[in-house]
Amino acid sequence: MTKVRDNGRKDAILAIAAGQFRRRGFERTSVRDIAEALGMTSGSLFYHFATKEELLVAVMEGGVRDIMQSVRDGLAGETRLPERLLSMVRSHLKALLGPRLDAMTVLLYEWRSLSPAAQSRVLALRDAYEALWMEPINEAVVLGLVESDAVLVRQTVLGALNWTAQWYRPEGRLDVDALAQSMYAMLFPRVAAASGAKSTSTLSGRGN
Amino acid sequence: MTKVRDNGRKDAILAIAAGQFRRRGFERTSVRDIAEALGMTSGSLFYHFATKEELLVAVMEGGVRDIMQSVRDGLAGETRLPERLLSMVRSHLKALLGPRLDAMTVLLYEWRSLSPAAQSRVLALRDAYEALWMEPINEAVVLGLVESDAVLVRQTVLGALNWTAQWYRPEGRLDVDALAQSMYAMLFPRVAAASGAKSTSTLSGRGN
DNA sequence: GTCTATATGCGGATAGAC
DNA sequence: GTCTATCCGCATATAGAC
Repeated sequence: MTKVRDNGRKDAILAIAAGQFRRRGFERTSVRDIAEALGMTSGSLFYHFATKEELLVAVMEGGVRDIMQSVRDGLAGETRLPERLLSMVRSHLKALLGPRLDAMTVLLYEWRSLSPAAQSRVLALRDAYEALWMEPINEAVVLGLVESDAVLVRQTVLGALNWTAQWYRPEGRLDVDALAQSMYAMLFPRVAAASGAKSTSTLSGRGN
Repeated sequence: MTKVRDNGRKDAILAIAAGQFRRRGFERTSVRDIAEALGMTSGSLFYHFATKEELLVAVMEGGVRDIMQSVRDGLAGETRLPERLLSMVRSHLKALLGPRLDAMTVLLYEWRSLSPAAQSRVLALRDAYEALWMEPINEAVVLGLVESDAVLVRQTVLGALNWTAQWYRPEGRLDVDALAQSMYAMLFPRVAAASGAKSTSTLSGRGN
């Protein structure tokens, strides 16, 4: 069964476009390139999307929608803080490095190609996603398990996670689950330790 | 002390180009834009640089040279591991977010605009810089103060640091020194704890 | 070293037939 | 929905005068 909203042609166009935008960048990709990869001519593309920018925006909006969905789904049923944070790290990495890699990478690295108007719309969506992280991080702050500056924690965590798109190779030794586990342990060491599991270390120094 | 190599005109071109490449991206910036900002015409630019790509490569090579210099200078005289790691974090952030912001951001985010040949040359330089981090991180691994996978630690740390270019605003509440201190404490908590020094949260009244 | 003028090609986008 | 044909502007890069 296909998804409810199966726009067929449009989705196929978006998938191809996302791949090309990621690999070659937005402005180095011509609409002729995309059309050719789809077996059509550039004139036909403009029947589906009025402008090239509209195509980029659609790719990005799909990316945000997917990662929010992924993180929310993973969170369902998790109530304890350590599991929730681990789940978010895992869902984020799976969305970023899995089948959605193209759209997610475009979202993260091509937003400067947008006109100012489109930029604020897309950045607003990104902000909404990032806001999902504030609740558990704030909880960790209250519990004294991370630095007191919750926003800085979020930027640091998301920076480390998002950067994986620049170096992670699926053929490598680490699969995404193992990567998620390791990065979680690095980025939230005191939360992981508090969960009772033996984390990387002894509870060093003062418990804080 | 002014630099020995003051090519004057060429340096001025590179500075302008770096700024435009950062703000508007490589392909959205035309050589006419750059020339106009310098008070010349596009024909004149090609007297100094044979191609637009040559300009990009020169900006990037300058960026790597500067950050390597900055990190090496900061390291001079530091012998203990905590001070060395803190120094590297600070130097990296200062190079990235300070007066070299333009070239550094271009280096990090515009390398896909390079031809394959130029790409491998520039990425080789980046690798050389990243290799600087392996020695202290390996030492921390041996001491059991970070995760055992030194490469993953490096990618995580550099990812978090490099991402600051996407969100840090100098007008904000945090200056670069304070940011460095906080990120160091987050990314190397057990090294920081082992140093016996103050942890970030409690001592805030100071610097500013 | 900088200018003017220009070659040359590719880009996004449109019109209208089928 | 897709095609062909085309408009038109802008981009890199060059030639040659000053």
